[in-house]
Amino acid sequence: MTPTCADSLVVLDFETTGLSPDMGDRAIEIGAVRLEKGRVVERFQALMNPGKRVSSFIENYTGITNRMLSHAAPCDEVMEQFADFMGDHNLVAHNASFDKRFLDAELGRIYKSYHGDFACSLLVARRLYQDAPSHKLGALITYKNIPSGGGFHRALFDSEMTAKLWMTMLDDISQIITAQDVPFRLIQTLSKTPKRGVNTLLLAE
DNA sequence: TGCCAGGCCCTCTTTAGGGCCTT
Repeated sequence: MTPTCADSLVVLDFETTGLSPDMGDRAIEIGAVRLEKGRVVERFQALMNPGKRVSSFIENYTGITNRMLSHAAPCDEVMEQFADFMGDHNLVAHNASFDKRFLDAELGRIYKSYHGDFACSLLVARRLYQDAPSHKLGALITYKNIPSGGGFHRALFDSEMTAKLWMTMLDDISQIITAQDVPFRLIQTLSKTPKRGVNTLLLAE
């Protein structure tokens, strides 16, 4: 049986025009999957027109071109739809501080917010897989021998891969704490625990 | 044309600096 975490959560990923919404960067694609009892039960993917041209670097990095975005719905419209998809579920992202900044910024533009908790797969992975050569999403997928097919830097693909990594980490944690269910609050505590205290925390569960 | 940020975490640290990670 697949280990579970707090019944249902949403794993999301943004592609953006750059690194900082405070510097005027906008989201150009949102991808997300909803996990329920360890299975993907719903998917969301949409390009969104940021109202500005994206750089050639971003076109090359993501494969999302200005031509593609010219046919896309505006950010506000897409984020309205995504807010309905997301609801009040707990959220997961790889390097969540990045996605949280864009989520807050784009939701703020349509006067919305969310009420779930955010967890970061990068912070959890740094503690669980301290010997991994890198904690980039693609490197962790390779490190854990998770089949991918290789299509990184598109939002839905990256959110699917993050979800697979998340389930793998839950599996590994459940082996350590010998429990079928891994509480979301345990994951959040784990992601804030100093690395050398991780074993103590898990063995105490 | 080229650049921009911010949170986390380690160490040659804590009155700081720099690498990792995200696009």
